[in-house]
Amino acid sequence: MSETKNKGNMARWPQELLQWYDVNKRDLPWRQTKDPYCIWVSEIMSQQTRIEAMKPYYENWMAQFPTKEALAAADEDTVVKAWQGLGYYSRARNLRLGVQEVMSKYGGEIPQTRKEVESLKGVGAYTAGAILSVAFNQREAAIDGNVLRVYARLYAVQEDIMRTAGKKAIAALVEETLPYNRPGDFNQALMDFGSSVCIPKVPRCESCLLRRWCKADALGIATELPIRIVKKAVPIISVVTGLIQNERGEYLLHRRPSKGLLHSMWEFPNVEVPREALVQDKKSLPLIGVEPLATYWRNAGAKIQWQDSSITTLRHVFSHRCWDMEVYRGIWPDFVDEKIDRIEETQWRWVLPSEFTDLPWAGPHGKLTVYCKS
DNA sequence: AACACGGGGGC
DNA sequence: GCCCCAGTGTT
Repeated sequence: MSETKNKGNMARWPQELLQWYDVNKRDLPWRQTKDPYCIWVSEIMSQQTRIEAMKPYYENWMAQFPTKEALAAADEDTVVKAWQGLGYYSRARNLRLGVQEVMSKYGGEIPQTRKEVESLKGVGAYTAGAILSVAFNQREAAIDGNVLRVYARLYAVQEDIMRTAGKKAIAALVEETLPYNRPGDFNQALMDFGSSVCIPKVPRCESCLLRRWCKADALGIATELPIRIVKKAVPIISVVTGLIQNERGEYLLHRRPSKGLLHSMWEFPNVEVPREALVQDKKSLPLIGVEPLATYWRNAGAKIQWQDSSITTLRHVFSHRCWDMEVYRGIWPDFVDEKIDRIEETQWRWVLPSEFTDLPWAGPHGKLTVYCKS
């Protein structure tokens, strides 16, 4: 379809929204710049994350990795540590890979076509559109949860927005209504509007500047939209964990695998116990969590002295599972064996509490450090 | 198309 | 407590 044809049919509300944005736009750090690297970082960091939560991370990130060159040169652990607490750690890993790719494949210049930008690690359809429209002023859609919700209501889209049909319907509407002037501002205006007026549960239709154009409101179904499939219940998993200290005051830590949940992050030895498996002696279970060493321990005659009762219990909820953690204290046997000093495999380390802050902690395990004493 | 992948804030 | 957020990658 030709541009000129669309221009004539352009809806009026987008310009209305842009005017609202001029007055009401939030003052965010990355809106002070057009530096595509900064825009890129802000977009990745804000995925599935509330702006207020990520703001301080963004400031810190820019202080630590002010340029894509700095980020490309940083090692992965440093990068993941800077992401600690934000979740979805693949974002950090992929962002680093992405800028490295820009250095190696694009001569240090972030590409400006959707195809190329979208090919960068961690950059999908949404982020590509955001970078192209905000940093490079291209008329590209950036469809996220806010946009899906706003359009579902404005045009009373009844299809499930989590499904292909719903997404396609809204993508067509966005393409139709995306203004030719200030596309980047428009995309950001949709975000601000979606997070302050057209909010998820109870939209603020009384004070909505777009109410005149809202089909869902006209039909009285604004609160019913958007339609989205219900997600299934998350499995609950018992996790028995041991804080095992040796006579030097060090704690035994384990580095999680480089793939999967909380990849490459540090944790205390633990074992996941299926709900069904009722075990009498729970304190022996963390031993199973250190399977690779268990044989060696037994050969060495090691017997961890476990404290009778658990130090604490805590529940940690992820998006797709839930850990019910039970934590026990254990003392590494006080006998001399040189081999014990040689736990040098990268997955296992004896670490002093004073060094804990340097580590990227696997979620709830970071909270357990308060129970460690030097 | 379905699922894996964190954590926190709003209500 | 529940919802869901400036999504992407893998299977």
